[in-house]
This record gives sequence, structure tokens and C-alpha cells, in this order.
Amino acid sequence: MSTAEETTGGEVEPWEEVTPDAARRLLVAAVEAFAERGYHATTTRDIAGRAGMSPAALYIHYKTKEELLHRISRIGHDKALDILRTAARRDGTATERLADAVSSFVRWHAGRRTTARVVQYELEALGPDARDEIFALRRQVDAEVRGIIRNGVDSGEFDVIDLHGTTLAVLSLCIDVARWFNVDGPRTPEEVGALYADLVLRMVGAGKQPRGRGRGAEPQR
Amino acid sequence: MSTAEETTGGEVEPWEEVTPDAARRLLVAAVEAFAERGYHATTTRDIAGRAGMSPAALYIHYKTKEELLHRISRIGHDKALDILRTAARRDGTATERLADAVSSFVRWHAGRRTTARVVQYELEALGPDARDEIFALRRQVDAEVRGIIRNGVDSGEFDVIDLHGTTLAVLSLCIDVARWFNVDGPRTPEEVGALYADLVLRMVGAGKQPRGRGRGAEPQR
DNA sequence: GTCGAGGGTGAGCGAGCGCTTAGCGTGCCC
DNA sequence: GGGCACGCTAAGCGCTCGCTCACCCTCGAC
Repeated sequence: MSTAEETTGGEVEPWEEVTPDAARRLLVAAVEAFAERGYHATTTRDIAGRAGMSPAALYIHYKTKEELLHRISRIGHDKALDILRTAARRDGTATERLADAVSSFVRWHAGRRTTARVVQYELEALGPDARDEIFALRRQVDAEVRGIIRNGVDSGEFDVIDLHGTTLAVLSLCIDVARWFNVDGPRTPEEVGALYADLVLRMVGAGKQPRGRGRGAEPQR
Repeated sequence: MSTAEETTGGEVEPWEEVTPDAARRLLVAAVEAFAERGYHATTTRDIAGRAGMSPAALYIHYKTKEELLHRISRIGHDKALDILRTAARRDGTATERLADAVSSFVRWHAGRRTTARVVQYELEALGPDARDEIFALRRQVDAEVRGIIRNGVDSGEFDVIDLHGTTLAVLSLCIDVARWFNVDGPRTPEEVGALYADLVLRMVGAGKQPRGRGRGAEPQR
């Protein structure tokens, strides 16, 4: 949001890829309901009601309630992966790219918290096939973050003992934002993103022995 | 890695405070079912079946299905708070106490993952009264960790810009272990606890300016 | 031996679930 | 202007849910 180079994190108009209009309204209603009450506690009547339609209308656009969850999960994971890929492929030092990846990923989890909650916490309601598809995306998410951290280790910017464990912890920290973030709370998504980027750079030991690699002169802050 | 002084993290025989025996078997069955499928997707028939009893037996020991969740949540939060309090009240530097708190808290979330999942992720299914009671416990959990970090800042051991935000992030990191930890995975609860303690000490900037301080070294004061 | 109390069961209630079906209104093509 | 495809609704099906109720078995007290 601040600099032109930064990855956006929050999208302009979400769900615009879902057509026709009635299908999108149903899907948005489902996101809200799933995030509020959870998949299993949400009824198809509730979803249809939020979208201003009768219960039967849902089945014109979606085969089952689970298909709704699958579509939400798929689109959400695509978006999350896109955010990380954009940050990972920027020019700049590993330190800059990791900070950008974390801050934009966190901004998405905070700013679009309802979507993120469904994406991150309702996976187990998916059937086996959908679950496999989504888990493949999650492995790619993991690989993007691990790639940035490995770059930083290779360049000497980072000091990391357990690459896989640290990657796991970084992602875990970001994902959990969707659990606790409160829109009415004292922090904006941007503030949490900035704080978390700083904490993650500390976790990977960035900016301790600046060996003057790459183009990024100043390590952090 | 594990000194005799360390807080245990995993308990010897859990749920021993629940009597009579049939009530405990039902509660343990409910923990497993809630952790596997979630509260709303779990049926009372499933719980009773796992405990080897008829569906009606559940209502001899518990008024409703929600009372089961409440009891589990209450006991679990008491245990979590107890773990943190024990670590916070040890003798030693803030660095040592924070490392102990994080490693034992994480060991509990990993080693008793089923319980922790229910405790951390099924709160919203509680009614308003039970929710209030549990949230009060959660504020105490937060206060314990914040207290240790504040001690470290005051003593000069830690370098923390945002006390509340950092506390939130530390707890968030620990709690999320219950989401991803896999008993059949490559890491033991002890390994994750040690890794996370190290990462958290980095997050709070421990062991930077006072040389010779930090883990492994002899504590003074 | 009788009896009461308490832990347990089989059967089933009313409600609400996911989902289906028959039919209706509207707009487009000719 | 007739025919029809499409989006949608009202009604409701079959099922399973949380929970209840009438009754039974076991066992210690006397």
C-alpha cells in the first residue's frame, strides 16, 4: 500500500471471476456464513437467505454445499499463492522479498479475514479429491516461502538452523492471523503486516552480519 | 535439552479429575471426535459409540453436548494456564523463563494435539456464558506471557518494540502448532518445542547485547 | 429375600437438515 | 405472438440430529 513496489495483499474487487451474478452472491454469502459459524454449522437455507434467494436456488449454480466450499477454497488458495509468488519473484535481496512476502500475506489474512478463515480452517470438510487438489496448492505455498528463506541462507543474509522448521513457523505465524485478527480491534492489517515482517526477519536472523550482498544496502528497518 | 528443572508440558494421566469412570470415557471420546471432525460435525451417537455406550448414556452424565465441550475447554484452558504459570514463576532470567514457557507450551500443543485442537479451535460453539468464562482464562494466558516478556525488556535482556503485538505473535505461533502438528510426522513435540523456543528468543531479540548470556550460558542475577 | 438407588438401554419424538421436483414468470428468437 | 429455454420458487421427501422416556439390571443395606 505504501510504496509502489510492494505487493498488494488485499485485492480490489474479490470474487469477480465468479459468474453469473447470482452464483457470486451465493458464494459471497457462503464465505460469510462459513467464516462466522463454520462449514458444518452453516445451513444451505442460511446461505440462500443471505443471498436473498430461496433455498432451492443454490442448487441451480452449485451441485452441493461442498462444491461451494471447494470453489471458495480453490479461489482463496490461488490468491494466497499468487501473493507469495509475486513477492518471491520481485527484484531485491532475500531480506526485502521475505519482508514483502510476509507483510502482504499477513495483510491478506487480516484484511480479508472471512475468506482466509474459510480457506485455512475448513479444509477438513472437503472430500478426498478436493482435499488432494488443495493440499497440492498448499505445498506450493510452502515451497515459495522456503525458496526465499533458502536464498537468504545461501546469500549469507539469514542465519537459519532448521530450514523446513523455520519455514513452517513463518507460515504458521501468518496463517494464525486469520484466527485472532479482529476488524474492530486496535490494529490495522497494515500495522500487523509491518510488525510481523519485522518479527520474521528476526526469526531468520536477518541484519546481523550484513555482508553487503546484492543491491539492498540497508538490511532492515 | 531437557533439564530436570524444565516444566513438563505433557501430563502423566490426563482427565483423571473427571469422575466417575463412565463420564471420563465419554469425555475422552468427545475430545477425539471433536478434534477429528469438529464440534458441529460430531454426533452424540458417535461420542457414545466411541465410549462403548448407548446414545442415551451420555445424558446421564452431561446435560447437553455443549456441556461436554465446555468441560473439555475449561479443563484444557486450566492446564494450559498452569503450564505457563509454572514456567513464568521459575527462578532464572527472563530469557530462560520465556524459553521454558514456549517449549513446554508447544510440547503440550503438539503432544496432546487432540485436546489442544478442541481447546483452541472450537471456542465459538460455546454459549455466551461459557464463552465469557473461557475468554477470561485466555486473557490470563496472555498476561502470563506478556509478563515474562516485559521482565526481559525491563532487565535489558530483550529488545522489543511492540510489547502487546509481540506477545500476541508468540502465543499465536504456539497455538497454531495444534493445527499443523502431525503425530506421524518427522518431528517430535520436544524437537518442535526446542525449535520454537529458539525462534521466539530471536523474535524478542534475546542474547544480542549481553554477551555470554542466553541459552547454555550460566545465568546470573 | 426385599427393596431402593443409580447407571444403563431400546425405542422413538419433534425438528431441522441437504437436496429434489413440479411448475411459474420472463425475455429472446422467429 | 407463439414457443421455449432459463432462473427461480413453493412444497416437500427421506434422513439424521439432539434429546427424552419408560423400563431394566446390579448391588449394597437391612
